[in-house]
Amino acid sequence: MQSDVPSQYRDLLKQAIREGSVTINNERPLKKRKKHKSASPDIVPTNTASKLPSRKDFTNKGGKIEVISLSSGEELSNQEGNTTEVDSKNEKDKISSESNKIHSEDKNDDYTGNNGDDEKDVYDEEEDDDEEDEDYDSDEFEDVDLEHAPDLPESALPDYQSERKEINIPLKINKRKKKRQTIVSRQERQFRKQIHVLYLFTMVAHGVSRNSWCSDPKLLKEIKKEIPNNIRKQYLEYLTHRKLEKATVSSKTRRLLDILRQLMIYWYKSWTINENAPTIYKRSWDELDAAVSRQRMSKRKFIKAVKRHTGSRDIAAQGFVSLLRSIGIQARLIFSLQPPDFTNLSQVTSIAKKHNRKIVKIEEKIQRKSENHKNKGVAAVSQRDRLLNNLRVHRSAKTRYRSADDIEENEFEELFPVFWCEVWDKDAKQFITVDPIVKKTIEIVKTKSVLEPPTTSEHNNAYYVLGYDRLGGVRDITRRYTEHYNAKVRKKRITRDEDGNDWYNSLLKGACTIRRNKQNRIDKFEELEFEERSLREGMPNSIQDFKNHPIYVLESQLKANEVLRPRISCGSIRKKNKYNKTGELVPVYKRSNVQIVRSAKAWYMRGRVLKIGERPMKSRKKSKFVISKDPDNYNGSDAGEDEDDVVRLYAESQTKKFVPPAIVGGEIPRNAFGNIDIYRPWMIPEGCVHISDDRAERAAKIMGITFVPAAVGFDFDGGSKGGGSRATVKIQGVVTFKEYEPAVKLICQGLQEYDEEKSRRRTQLIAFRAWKILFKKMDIINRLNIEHGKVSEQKDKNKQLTDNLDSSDENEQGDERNEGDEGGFILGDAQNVDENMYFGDQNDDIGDVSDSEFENDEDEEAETDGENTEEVAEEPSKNASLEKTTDNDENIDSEKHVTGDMDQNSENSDDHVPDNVNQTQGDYEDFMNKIGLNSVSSGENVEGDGGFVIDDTNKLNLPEENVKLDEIIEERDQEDQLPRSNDVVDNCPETESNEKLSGNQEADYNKNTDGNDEYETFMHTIGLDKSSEKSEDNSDGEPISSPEQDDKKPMDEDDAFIQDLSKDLAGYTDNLSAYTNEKKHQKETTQDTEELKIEGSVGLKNPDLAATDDDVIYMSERKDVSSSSTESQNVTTTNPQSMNSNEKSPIEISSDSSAEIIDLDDGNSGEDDGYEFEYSDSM
DNA sequence: TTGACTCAACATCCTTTGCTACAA
DNA sequence: ATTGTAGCTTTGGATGTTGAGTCA
Repeated sequence: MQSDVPSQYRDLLKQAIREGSVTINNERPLKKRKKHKSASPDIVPTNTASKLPSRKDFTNKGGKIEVISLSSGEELSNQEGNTTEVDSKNEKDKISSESNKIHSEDKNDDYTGNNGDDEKDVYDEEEDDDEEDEDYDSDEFEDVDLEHAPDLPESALPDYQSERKEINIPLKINKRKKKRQTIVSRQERQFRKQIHVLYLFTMVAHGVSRNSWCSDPKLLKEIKKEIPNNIRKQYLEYLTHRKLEKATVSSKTRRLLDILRQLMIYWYKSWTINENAPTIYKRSWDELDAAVSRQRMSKRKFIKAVKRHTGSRDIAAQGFVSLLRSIGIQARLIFSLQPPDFTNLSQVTSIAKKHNRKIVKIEEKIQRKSENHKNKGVAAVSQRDRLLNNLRVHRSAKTRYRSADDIEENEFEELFPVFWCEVWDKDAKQFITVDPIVKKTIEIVKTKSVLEPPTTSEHNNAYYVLGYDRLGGVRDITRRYTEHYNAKVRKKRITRDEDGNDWYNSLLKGACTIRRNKQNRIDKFEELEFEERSLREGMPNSIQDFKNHPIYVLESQLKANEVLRPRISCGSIRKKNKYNKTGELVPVYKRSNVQIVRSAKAWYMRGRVLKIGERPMKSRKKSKFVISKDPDNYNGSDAGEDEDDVVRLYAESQTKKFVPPAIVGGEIPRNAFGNIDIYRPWMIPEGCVHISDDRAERAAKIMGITFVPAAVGFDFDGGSKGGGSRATVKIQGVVTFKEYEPAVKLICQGLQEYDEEKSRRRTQLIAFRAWKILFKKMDIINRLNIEHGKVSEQKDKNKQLTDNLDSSDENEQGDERNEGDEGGFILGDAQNVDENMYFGDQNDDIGDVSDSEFENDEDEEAETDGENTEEVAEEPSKNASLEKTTDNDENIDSEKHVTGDMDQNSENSDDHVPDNVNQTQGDYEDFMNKIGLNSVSSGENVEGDGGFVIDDTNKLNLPEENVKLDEIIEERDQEDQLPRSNDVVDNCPETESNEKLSGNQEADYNKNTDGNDEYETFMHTIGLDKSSEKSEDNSDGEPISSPEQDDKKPMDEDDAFIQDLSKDLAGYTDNLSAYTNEKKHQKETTQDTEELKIEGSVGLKNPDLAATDDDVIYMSERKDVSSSSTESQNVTTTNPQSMNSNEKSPIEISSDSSAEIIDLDDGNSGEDDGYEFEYSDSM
């Protein structure tokens, strides 16, 4: 809303700027100048002239340095070997690769070798040079160690310029740039987080199972038996004491503590701790890489161990819980999860770091003594060693479990428990902590627990402490065992962000037993305790701990969009300043006083506007991009640090909810872009409704009602990012008057159904086409076999073919192994293969040919005869192939070519000449029978798969036919080979349907250019037809009124749809009927397209004709053939023109089956030619 | 030893309504 | 002639987080 008034002027300004007030452009060349400057070497100070060429060389040659070897002064002496090596390679012109290699090493490994360093430094500096101003340049060039300049006289320069041999440019190693890659990659971070989470998950589960083991009744019984009598006695006394009314709480507690102490002593004295047994501890990231032999602990083993009082510390602690539970004390098993630290992003483990620090220090001392002036080189080398050392350290750490000895000896790390125990003191309403094994303590935690390991501890952190109670409740009790939960621990937990928190909570909830999902009284006490602890934690001790602290905040750590209001400090902290020991006092504020501020625009995006008269709480500079982009700003864009360069920020309290303007005169308010901003629901004007359906706009247009597209947000499609990356508005649905809502929704629904149907049909048709092609191919194969016999060489290929066309083989052999695939194209196939074939790759031969075929057919029909040949010419490959077919009498060859263009599969298919002609023919027949002879309810199959599946049901339908198949084939072969193809044609209801169509319904069919027709006709063609059934039987079930309508059934659907709509929307029927009329009209005017050429070839009866020029005609003009076999011969004799003239005859139309397929193509390519556009046009 | 500080190297957030040429 | 759309460009800048190193 910033732009309330100026928005109108903005365009004017833009225009003005565009048209010629060039001043702005002139005034803002800053960026360009920079680039220009960097490109031109002239500006560089003469001082560095010697260096400049080298840079140019670098940049120009893209790192292919031919003559330069870079090394610092020290390394000149240190690494002569390297340079000489480089030299020798120079001569072989391999230097470029070498240098590349160095770079890659430099990047990939953490190799900090000197060469790499130096080179990188050079590059970095150059980049800096390019980007930075001259000031910075000079800074950078100060890094060049000019002390060494004399060592390398300027004579080096001419050498270089003549492109000879070697230049050594001494550079001081820039210390700053030596540290790099200390943080792991993003991928590794994610990995670590995932592992962390996974660890938590498994550890929680581990706790659950151990907790349940601890409660095992048998175990408890056994343990109970062994408890010394004196303790029993004492415990009984305690129980009786508890019941005394006069007994004070403290006395009860004291007695309980006493018993616990006795039990603890008894336990740890009776327990033999196996120090080598595996225990849980926090692993470093390197340790996790190692494969660890699985340690299995079964319940039985566990119970055994507890009974024997031998095992690891962890089991001892768990056993203690059992002990307590055995005598009826409410004891919790406490488990401090030890997942690896996901906030640790360093590449080197801390152990290794420590280790190496020592080594490095020692080494450095030694080195310093020996060679003073080579400190840097040594440092670099030692760093390399450091890595190696790390590896060594890791490896040793990986190989076995850590034992207590390890920790104590190697790490000097104090042991802290991972498992311990808590007892609920019913009287004092508090938990008593008992660690019977490691610390051997009993405590009631007040401020700091003895069990909390120090933050420096490498292998034990109390970041997730869970309590598992008797009843299977799992509670996070970390707070009790961490002194600085808010300040330190919080940041180490996965719960530090919201997602993680949700996840963690659901994890714990899932770990709880159902009965413990609800809070009980103890939980409430505990909760109170934790709240109190949180308050008592107080302010952090150090500045850094204030970061992201949930309660306190320092002003210096406020984020950019945060502001303190009211500014009342709640205390202060003394910085530990290195400069003056006392340090300064810094005021501390409560985080609750922090308010988030946003710009007015940002508030508007959240559905809020500024209250009148509010003054900004904060302001921030506009980013340069915004400044330069904003035409309003052109005046002060350069130097002006006016208020215009500043974004004023306001707190939420300064804003109020946006109230949409009232509707005046039936007009819904629009913004400057003709939309309405609906960023929040309350931004919808009174009396209006936001229909967020994507089709709402279409629907509203159809209805002709008043509506405004709703802008609900913005997309920042990356593309060219930068400042204001291209933000495009997100339009979602429309805003219209409330009374239209049901109507619009209804139409939306209708449109959706229509769309779905359309896409479904499209999918089906794709599949059908694939099938059709398949049939044609098979037909061709068959015909070739019949006409020309088998070609034995191509047996194998044929086999491949038959494999590819799996249905044939499988069917004949009765193989039903591939149940799922049997019958061929399922949806996926159809889409993958066939879509490519028909709509996809132009590179694809198949696609080309088939596309062209369809197109040609269409075009031929629609256009004049002469174009026929032209179109053939358009398709070079096909043209060639066709010519070949015409030229060659060798049909096999020609067919090869043709089909070779068509398809890979078809290559196989074409080449085939089977030994097993019978088999193939059998397959073929079988297949055709199944498809053509069966009145498979295609619709059902098709709906599911987008293609029909020849499934078991089919077979079940035709067992006898299958049995007789061979016989049939033989018979047919004997009778006549040709009729087989006729049979196929005959079997296809195509002819029937054609006839019918040619009779009554041709006109109707002409109207229909939709996929529907194609669909129907194709069904006819294949014989799977719904439509054929319908056309024959429609009188039966179809409620459709007139036979005409029956025939143009697809149209009926449309009509029905529209009529439905119009019923519901009485007010808008006019529009709809107008639409329907228009559509019908269009359909009448549209011409049907033709059929597959391949089909034409299939239809050929006369083998002699197949190879002649006429074949071409057939190939391109198949309808006549298909319409009637006799006519086909005539057609072959006629010339193309006559044929084309025929095309407009009813007969042509009758051959729609193919035409529909072409139509389909049409429908697909211009898929949108359907409703929406027509609607929109009509509107 | 600790914490404040700086630096480097990323990561992440904020941004919040195009233009032109060409094809259909 | 109008309308729809592909392709363009070339890479933002401030802020936040982390680890290493230094210093007192």
